[in-house]
Amino acid sequence: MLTIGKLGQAAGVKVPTIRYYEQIGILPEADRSAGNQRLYGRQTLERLAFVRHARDLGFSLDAIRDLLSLSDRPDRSCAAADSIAKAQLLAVRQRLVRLRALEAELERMVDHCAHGTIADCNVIAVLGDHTLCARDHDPRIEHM
Amino acid sequence: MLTIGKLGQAAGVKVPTIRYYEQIGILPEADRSAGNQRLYGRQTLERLAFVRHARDLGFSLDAIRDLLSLSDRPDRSCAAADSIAKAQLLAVRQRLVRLRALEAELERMVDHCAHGTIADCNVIAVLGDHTLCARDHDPRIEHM
DNA sequence: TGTAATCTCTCCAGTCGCTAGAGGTTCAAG
DNA sequence: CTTGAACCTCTAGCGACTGGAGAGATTACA
Repeated sequence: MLTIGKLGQAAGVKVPTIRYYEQIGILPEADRSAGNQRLYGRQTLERLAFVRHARDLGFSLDAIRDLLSLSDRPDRSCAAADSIAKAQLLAVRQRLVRLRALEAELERMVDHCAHGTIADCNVIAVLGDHTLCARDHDPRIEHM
Repeated sequence: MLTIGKLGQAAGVKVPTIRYYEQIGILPEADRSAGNQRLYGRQTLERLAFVRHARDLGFSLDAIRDLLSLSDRPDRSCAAADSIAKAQLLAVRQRLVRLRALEAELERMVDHCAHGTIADCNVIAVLGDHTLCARDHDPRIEHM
């Protein structure tokens, strides 16, 4: 049996995060030792590794919840899992398109900087006037 | 003079967001009408458009605060503005590298799906076992 | 002038996925 | 037996908004 610290180390997840996952129902309530400390078996380690990996691939915890409940039903069709993954791939691709546009615009801003004063600074000028932009990076906000 | 709604429309920013920007000091406290409603002039519209554009390019509000205070001092050197923009470009590039790796991995997951049952679903299998991954998408979490 | 529709006001709570801190308990090593 | 690390619960905070309640202001039209 693993304590929460060992589990965290084994799965590459911080201790408070594990407790958080339990709280929001991503992990089941853990067994407890005589002194009320959480104890985990191999199953939970596998589940946590799954969660970790899915998070690394950018899946939301909501999507992961769905994926987990699917993985508990091995006989069902995998169409649902497939479509969650496809949606994620689509989201990643959309972000890529957008980030590439940002990269181009920022590059242009920085490359045209003459290293003079603010008054003739291209960075400030472009920010102040969208029409100075080369291409139309779309006006949705990028969460960084 | 513009009401908050007109200002929002003109700058492409939602009304509560404008009030939020005032609250955290990105925008100055607005003048008020006799009936206590906010009124804005051209200057604030320009400032808000600047903020909006910088947000579109992924700058944090903290960075924008710095950029705004720089743009208020036209005689100073633009080195600081330049370095904020360069840092942003670097951040965007790092995210691009990471997102491209995610894209590749998700593509592989989805393409190998045989559309059978969960038991032999590649999506679920890969998520459950990182060693099935082709390349080493790095284990930092992507905030989407 | 009346009234109805639309805006605007303040304040508070919620989003996502954690992260950090306070203040206390349990456990393993020496 | 003592020290110190790891654990416990609970609460609040991050960024950048977003949404709702309930009340007041303004505008359009009859």
